[in-house]
Amino acid sequence: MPRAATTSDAFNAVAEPRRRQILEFLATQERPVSEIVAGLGLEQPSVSKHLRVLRNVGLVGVRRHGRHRLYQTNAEAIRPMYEWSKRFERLWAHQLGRIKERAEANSGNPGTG
Amino acid sequence: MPRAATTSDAFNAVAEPRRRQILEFLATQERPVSEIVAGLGLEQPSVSKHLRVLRNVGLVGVRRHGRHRLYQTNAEAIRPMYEWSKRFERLWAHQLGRIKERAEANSGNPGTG
DNA sequence: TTGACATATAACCATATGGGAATGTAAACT
DNA sequence: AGTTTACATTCCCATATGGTTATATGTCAA
Repeated sequence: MPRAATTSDAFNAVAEPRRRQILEFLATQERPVSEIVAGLGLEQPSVSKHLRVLRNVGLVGVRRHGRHRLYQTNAEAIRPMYEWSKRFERLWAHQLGRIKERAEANSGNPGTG
Repeated sequence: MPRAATTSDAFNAVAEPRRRQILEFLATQERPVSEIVAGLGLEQPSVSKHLRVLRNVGLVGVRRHGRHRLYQTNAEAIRPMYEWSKRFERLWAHQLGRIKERAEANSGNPGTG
């Protein structure tokens, strides 16, 4: 069974590097698809598909303007990721170094079983 | 072409719900695989595979203890996600409502092209 | 209407995933 | 050495990607 549909989960949607780029690109300004295509150097259908995914999980909003569709990031939808990762915040100060040292110590011999 | 390998990107590794569960489970305490299996109700091979992915991207560390392998979340590796999502923080206060209203207004007629 | 423009969908394909069953392997115990 | 314990890895498979190309849909201009 593959991973749960990217269409239904913000974490999953954001896992795609291009989608993160798109979200950044649309963060502070709404833009038509053509600008995303030009700005990020992607194919138009590809951008449309990514936008569809982002729209499905509410990460972007759309608005029509003549022949254009203006997309913009919906920052609010990113918040759950922020909250989730924030839960670990207090730990990385404490753990800093410990695990890293281990990783280095083990890097040559993680063994197999 | 499918998504970039989950093995090389923390965002991608975390996209899997079980892996997030595992990270939460191992956040404050190191534990052997068997406890993860019991605690989360997953199959052992499945857990081992998830742990492998998490280890590859540095999201967990391992330590041997007799026959056991003690895993623990490396919170530091979650930090990039935190930082990334944090960049949108100032926006969600401002945008709150705007996009949401649009989404509702458009919900019935996003049109097709 | 016809035509151009902007974007969305569909169709096709190579590939990465995660689950489950079976099996391999290191460490501890006797 | 042989057995058990605790994991890791392999194999097989159904399925979800994402890219690319072709095509459909919707909107504006004449």
